[in-house]
Amino acid sequence: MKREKNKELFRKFVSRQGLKSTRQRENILDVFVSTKQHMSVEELYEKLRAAHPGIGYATVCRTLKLFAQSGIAHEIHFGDGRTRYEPAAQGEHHDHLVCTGCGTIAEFENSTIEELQTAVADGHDFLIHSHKLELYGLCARCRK
Amino acid sequence: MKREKNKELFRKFVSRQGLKSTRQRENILDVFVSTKQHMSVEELYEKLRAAHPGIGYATVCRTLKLFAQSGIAHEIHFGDGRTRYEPAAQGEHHDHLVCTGCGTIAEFENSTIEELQTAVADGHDFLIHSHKLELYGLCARCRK
DNA sequence: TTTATAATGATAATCAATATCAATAAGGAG
DNA sequence: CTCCTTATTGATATTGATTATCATTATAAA
Repeated sequence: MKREKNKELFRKFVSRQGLKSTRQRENILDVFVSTKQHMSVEELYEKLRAAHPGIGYATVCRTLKLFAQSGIAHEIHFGDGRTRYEPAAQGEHHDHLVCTGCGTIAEFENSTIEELQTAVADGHDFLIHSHKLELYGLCARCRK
Repeated sequence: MKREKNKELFRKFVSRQGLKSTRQRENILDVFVSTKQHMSVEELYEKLRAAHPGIGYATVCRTLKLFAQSGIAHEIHFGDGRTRYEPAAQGEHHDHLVCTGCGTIAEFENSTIEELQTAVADGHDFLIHSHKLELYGLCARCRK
C-alpha cells in the first residue's frame, strides 16, 4: 500500500540521516499520508491541531520540508503565495488542471507530453530533474 | 516592432480604463519593454532607479501589475518567492527550462505539447485560459 | 484656470515562512 | 536503567516580498 510505503521511506530517511523519531513527526506523517492532495501548510496545520492539539506551526513547516527532502512529498506553488504539499507516488507523476473559478484542482497524466518534454530538453542539452505543468482555466461546472 | 506595439497597447489600456498617463508609467514602460526576460520586481526597480532616480518601489509594483492586466506582460512565479515579469508577445507563448545549477532560464515552444494540453483539457471538459510548463534540471554547462 | 479624481512615494501593515532559543525529548554509551 | 550528548519542539521574533494607507502632487477635462 502506497501510504505505508511512504511512511517506511520516511522512517528510513530519518534513521539514515541521523535524525530522531518523534511523536510529532509520526503524527504529521500519519495525517499527511492519509490526506487529500495539494494541502497548504495552513490546512495541514489545522487538520493536525484537531487530532493532536499542541503541535506547533513551525514544527509542521519543518516536517513538511523534511518530507520533501526525503522524497515522499512534493512541494507545489500555484502562485497564490501559499506552499502546498502532496504525497509523492514513486515512479509516477501527474500534472494539474487548476480551475480559476472555484479553485478546484484536478490531476492528469500524459506520457506523450512527458516524452516530448524530454525531447525538447535533449535538444537544449538539458537534463530534466523535475517539471511542472499546470493548466489554468474553468472546470466543467464553472463553464456553465 | 513588438516593443512599440506593447507600448501602444498599454497606452490604449490606460485611456480605455480612465487611468492617467504619467511620467513614471512611461518611464517604467520604456525600461520594461527593452528589458531582458524574466526580471524580478527588485531587478526592474534597480534598473529603473539608475535611469530615473526617485521612483518608488510601490509604484513599480503597481505598474507591473497594470502591465499584466493590460496584457503586455506575464507574471511568472518560479517558486523562489519572487514575482517576475516578462514582456508578452501577442499570439505567442513559450515555456521555460530552469537550470537549478546556475539559475539560467532558457525558453522553448512546442506546438505539439500545446495541442496535447488542449486535448487533455477537452477530456476533462475543462476550458484552458493559460498554462505554465517549466522543466527544471541542469543546463548544458552545469552538466559537465 | 479650476476642479475632481487618480497617482505617487514614504512608510506601515500584512502574510507566509524561517530563525532564534530555552526547555524538552531521544537514544546510544556505560 | 541512568546519564549525557545532541536533536527537536513550540513560542515568539524576524525576515522578505508585496500590498495598504494616506497626505501630497499631478493629470486632464470642463
